[in-house]
Amino acid sequence: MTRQGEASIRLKDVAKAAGVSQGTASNVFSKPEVVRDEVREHVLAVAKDLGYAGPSVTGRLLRQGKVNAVGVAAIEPLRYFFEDPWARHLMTEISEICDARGAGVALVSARSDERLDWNVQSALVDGFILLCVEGGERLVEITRQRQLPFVALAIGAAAARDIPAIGVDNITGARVAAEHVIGLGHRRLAILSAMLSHGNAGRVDADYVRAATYSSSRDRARGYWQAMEAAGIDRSTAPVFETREDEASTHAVMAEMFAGPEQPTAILAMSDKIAMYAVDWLFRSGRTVPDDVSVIGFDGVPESAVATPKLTTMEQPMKEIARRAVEATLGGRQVEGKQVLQARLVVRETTSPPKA
Amino acid sequence: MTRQGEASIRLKDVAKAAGVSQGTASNVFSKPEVVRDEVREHVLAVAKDLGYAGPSVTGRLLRQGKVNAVGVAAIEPLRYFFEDPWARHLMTEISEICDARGAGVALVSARSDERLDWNVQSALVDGFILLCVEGGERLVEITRQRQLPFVALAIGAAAARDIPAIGVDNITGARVAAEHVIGLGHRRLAILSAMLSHGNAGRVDADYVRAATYSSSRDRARGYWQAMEAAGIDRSTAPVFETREDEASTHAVMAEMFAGPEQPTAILAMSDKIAMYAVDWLFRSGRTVPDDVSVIGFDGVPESAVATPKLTTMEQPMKEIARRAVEATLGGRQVEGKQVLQARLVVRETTSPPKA
DNA sequence: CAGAATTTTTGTATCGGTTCAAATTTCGCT
DNA sequence: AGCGAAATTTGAACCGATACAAAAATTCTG
Repeated sequence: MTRQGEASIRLKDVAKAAGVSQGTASNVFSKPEVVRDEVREHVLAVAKDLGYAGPSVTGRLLRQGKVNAVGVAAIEPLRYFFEDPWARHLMTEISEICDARGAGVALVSARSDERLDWNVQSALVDGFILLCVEGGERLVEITRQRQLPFVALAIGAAAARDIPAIGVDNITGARVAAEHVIGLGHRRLAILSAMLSHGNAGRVDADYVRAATYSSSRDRARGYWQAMEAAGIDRSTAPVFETREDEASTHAVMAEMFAGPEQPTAILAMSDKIAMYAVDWLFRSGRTVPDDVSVIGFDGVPESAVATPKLTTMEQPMKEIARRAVEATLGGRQVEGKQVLQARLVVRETTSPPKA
Repeated sequence: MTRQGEASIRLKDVAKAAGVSQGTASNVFSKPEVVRDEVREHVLAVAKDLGYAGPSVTGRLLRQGKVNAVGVAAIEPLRYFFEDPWARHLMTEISEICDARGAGVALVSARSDERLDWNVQSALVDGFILLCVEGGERLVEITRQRQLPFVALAIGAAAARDIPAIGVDNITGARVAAEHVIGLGHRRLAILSAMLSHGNAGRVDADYVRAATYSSSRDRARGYWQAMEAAGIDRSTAPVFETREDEASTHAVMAEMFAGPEQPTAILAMSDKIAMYAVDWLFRSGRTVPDDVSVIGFDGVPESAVATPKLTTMEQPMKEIARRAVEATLGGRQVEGKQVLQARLVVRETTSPPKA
């Protein structure tokens, strides 16, 4: 038959039609082993005949309380999760882990301020993983109100406040990156920066960097400078160029970088994304990488390994970050304070000793 | 204060503490405009003081019934959504639309058969968008049982059965692609195929293609052949090479393709992904694209527009597909039968007249 | 075969809100 | 002050399941 009437069928209806109590009917679906085979089959048959869609998730949920899903929220439109290489890399690892635990992944957008509240408050998840917390105090605040476990990723300033967070050591990572190119013999460096404050692009000075809103960018700059200082290179000889982390602004800034007489032989890029835009620009401008200019990125996104040439970069331990983040949100063990992991230097094809 | 006792605070507790009825307390949160300012503020204050986390989503849900989220399911591990270019493109558009409607996106994995049931049955969504339905009869079956609106994408064989589906016209699309290169003067073509049956890679014959499991691949081959026939080219002169849609098998198959004496001057690739692997292989083998060999892809993924050289391809109307899919699952208007859209030829840099 | 032990089944409380008709209060006017 | 209309508030029903203690049925022991 498999007919359904106007109103949708409830467990209660099935129980009544099968002549058993609602408790038994419930067991047929959620603990089949506890009910007698004969009865189970009968109830199942009746259910099918009635067109019962199975226990409503909501009803079950209400009683049990566990959704078995993590929410991932970013102060970005949802498409960010699929477009940005870093986010994508992270999401790949997060979903891999959730998959293994049989948990779901829900994407929550925190794009507009008005909807942010609602989206976070109404997301059906057991906990949150927050991205891009720089400038996202509001997101953290609202998430905290929800009183579910959460953990912030890609933090920086979060360190000071008591926000559970997992991130990489940007200062050390950047230092190692700079040490690598300096070790190859480079002396004329340039820093290609991710966003420092809002929406600017172009050459900036040290004071501006120190006053940056985005602490991860600031920390990376700091790391680069530390390595230069240790090698006796005057940091003022290494100009800092801020990008908006898109192709247009990066290319514009590259043109600026190579317009003057003092051109760098190595570029320290704060993300693989802009590093790859830079390599692209260099290639189009007739320069070869790494022969004319070396480039080192940061993040270790999958694309960096398949690009042509393959990008030398500082690889973030994404698997580990994802594992801990999911564990913290689903496993109940809330992260205490800030956990800092180290990035790893991966030497590939975009760095070599300078020509001269 | 903001203390919370052992048990978590419920709306009822807040109401009692504030000395109002539960109904009023509920209104304070869900229909603030209906309650007197004075009362509202008082209740809010009490709630804050008690550390109330706001109305539980589950409770609300149970009464209202709408989750306001779409579930996207594929017979693939969850990481597929972030790794495969086509899936990523689709997800980008889907999330864009959901974002605009203020809806959430839940990823549900249908990786293993055992968990598939559970994942689909327990996903908290208002409807499903199904990917990769080829060979996914089971997924469709289980989704149907859930009795929520759903729509299948990237179908093919689905057409015959009464599954609501949205897809592109693979035959026509492929025909247009082949007509393009034939129109440029190419006569020696080769077909680089996506999966036809399970897990094989290498040259295959026409009978094998006709018996393919994956109907979208079969249809594309059919389209290519139609164009050849119309142009008076014997289809048997165009070998078909099946790949596993990964880099390794595509490169292996390319080596096979260019091993003999009769080498093609144009390659008809069934997806941008393998087309780009092919271009990559050609480049590494010392050939230039499109001067030595032309390549045309299929799908129109974002990467195809930024690759070097930019890929000529058949672009699927992803925005429209996503719009309709979301509309069908959230908007209540269930898709009737199969909706077929047309792919659009986008000529870029990988096709040109043959050298000779 | 009585009585104990075990397996099934039942009935009802509970999860945490929203809804809506009815009751109450407040307000505007004469 | 008196009265009807409008604005608020109340209280109980309800959403759809699961949990659990108690009751009933069945099986096992000596």
